[in-house]
Amino acid sequence: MKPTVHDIARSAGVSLATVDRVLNGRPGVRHVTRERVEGAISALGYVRDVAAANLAKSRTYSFVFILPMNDNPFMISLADEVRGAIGRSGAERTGIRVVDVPPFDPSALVGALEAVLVEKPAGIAFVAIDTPEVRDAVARLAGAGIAMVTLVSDLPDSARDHYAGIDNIAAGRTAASLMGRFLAGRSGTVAVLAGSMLVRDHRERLEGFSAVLQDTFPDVRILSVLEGRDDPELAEMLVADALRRHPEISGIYSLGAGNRGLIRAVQSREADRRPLVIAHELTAPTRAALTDGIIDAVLNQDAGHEVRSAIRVLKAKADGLPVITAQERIRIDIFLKDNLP
Amino acid sequence: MKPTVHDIARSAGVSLATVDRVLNGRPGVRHVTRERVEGAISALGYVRDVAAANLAKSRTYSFVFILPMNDNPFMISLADEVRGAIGRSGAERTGIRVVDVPPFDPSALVGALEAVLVEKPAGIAFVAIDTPEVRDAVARLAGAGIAMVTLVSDLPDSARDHYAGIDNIAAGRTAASLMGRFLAGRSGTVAVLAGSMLVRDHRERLEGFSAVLQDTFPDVRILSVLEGRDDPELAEMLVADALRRHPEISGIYSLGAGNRGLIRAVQSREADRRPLVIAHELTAPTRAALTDGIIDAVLNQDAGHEVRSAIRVLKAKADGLPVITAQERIRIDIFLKDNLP
DNA sequence: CTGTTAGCGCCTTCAG
DNA sequence: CTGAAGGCGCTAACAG
Repeated sequence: MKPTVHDIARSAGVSLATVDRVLNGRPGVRHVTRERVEGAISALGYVRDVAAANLAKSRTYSFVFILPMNDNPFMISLADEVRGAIGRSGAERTGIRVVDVPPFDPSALVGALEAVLVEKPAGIAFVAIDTPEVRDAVARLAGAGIAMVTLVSDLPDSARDHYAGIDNIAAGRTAASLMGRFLAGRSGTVAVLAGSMLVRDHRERLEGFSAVLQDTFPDVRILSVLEGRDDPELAEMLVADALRRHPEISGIYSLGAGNRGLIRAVQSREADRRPLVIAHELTAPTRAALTDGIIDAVLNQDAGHEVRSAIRVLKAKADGLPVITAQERIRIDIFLKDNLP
Repeated sequence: MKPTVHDIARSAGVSLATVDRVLNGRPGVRHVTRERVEGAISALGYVRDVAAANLAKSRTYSFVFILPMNDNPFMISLADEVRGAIGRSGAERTGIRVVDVPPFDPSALVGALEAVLVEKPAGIAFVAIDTPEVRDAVARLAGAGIAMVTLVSDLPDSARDHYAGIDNIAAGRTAASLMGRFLAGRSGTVAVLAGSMLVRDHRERLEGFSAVLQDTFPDVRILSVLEGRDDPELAEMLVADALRRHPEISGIYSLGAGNRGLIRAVQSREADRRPLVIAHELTAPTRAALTDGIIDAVLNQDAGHEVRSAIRVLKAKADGLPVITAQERIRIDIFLKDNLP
């Protein structure tokens, strides 16, 4: 039989309340008593029943998700997944609130973080923007004991507890490997379409992509990056223009959003003169394009997994519990038309 | 405030015990009373607190994992993951027992299932073998109300509740796509190394692989399948022999285990005459070979995910609860040397 | 500083 | 057929 608080109380010769105080690190226990209790705890191999504890506390984990009001399909699906989690709140003892912020706006993000700090939730998940102000705000929240998880885009060397997102450098490297191998033979020129070089994940993807092309496929040349601001219209213009001016383009790596525009631009060429295309995020348009052969491969991060993982980790961190790291690693999914889910 | 049993008892004008009887479909409630209670339940939108219920029942889910005593790295890692889950049993209210059976042996599997039936666990996870006897045994267990999940290899059209594994046809198709594209240009002959064509997952992979090669890469020829029985020694011999007799082989698809032998055979050729290699399961040997450029791509199923998923699903099925299907879909991971975890 | 007592939401005897 | 009372493992007042 698993030992309970009663067992350790009896074994240590104290009352339940004292055991509880020790277990939860609350003050008001003499040093010797505390040690006696701790002795009993480890002697009996006691592990607290989190479910029972939460029941007694009638605890519900209050979490806030700060999401950019970005209307691209990926961010929409991310928001959908958060809504799904809100729907499961009853069963999961969570109370989740969503705060929208304008995209790519560090001070708005800082403002949102500060505002959330006031209500002292148990945890916050947010899509980070990599600036010193944001880092400072994060430090303040950490000081207030709020668990924090960055979502999709990380904030390294900050006080956040965990990052729920993919390794973007590896993603870029993977894209380059696929590109290089798919081009096999066709020596080529490759165009890169990004959202903005101000965002960390886009920068990292480009970095990984360039590195592998240089090292492993030196015959492939990269054109200067097109910044489409994740805007389909702009992306379409930029890509169409590039294809016109560089007819030798044999591949395009789209490392941000705005893929609808890219797809239109590629589609408007004759079928046998279309470049190889590798894009990010499996959404309705990229899925269709993959099926139709307009896009050759899609790298994806599973928004559902990211959200569920963020919640699991926030819970664990809020309770000071360990996480199953392998379970929380967000994979770089590679989709060809053959392994679409 | 979420409604509790007290609320619905009061609202229906009955006692807690009666509410409980209705909730759990137990007998001893007059029809009218039952309807009154059910009315209150749906009127208040009551949802039962599973954690509290489990606490009251001091329930622990008893599960049995039936695993083949197969000494290949993948099966070993699967067993490791089950052991990991056993380690978390305390926190997860599970009691998991492992039963070993000889591999590829339908009657041994049936025997194990029958033996397990006696102890009436809440659920069973097992690596299926696709024969009528096994199907019959599964039907009997289902009759006894035991939840069942097939692991890694499925048993379609049977009474099992769920399959925790990848879509093997899609995996084969994906392998073919990668093979065809990586070969781009080099018209080629491809060898296939399987474990045994008696196992469903191997058959399905081959089926998907052949289909895509025929449809999309008609210039690529497939040699007759090498059956390595997942044995490294035999696999090495077969592959070495094939390479000797068919110097034109430009690619090898290894869809089973026994990759250590395959790797040795390939490695013993001069570097510039090595075929393209696509294999299954990321294990120590395949990982090393991927890093060294001996293997070009690895398709993988995440054993940890499969085990955790099986447990979540068994719990849900044992309680008659729904599952988050997206969360339980086991992905076909594609690893290149660039996105190794 | 320490102990007693009464729940959290649900289930399970045991009476009636 | 129905209800009252006690308990699962833990926490939270409130007394001492």
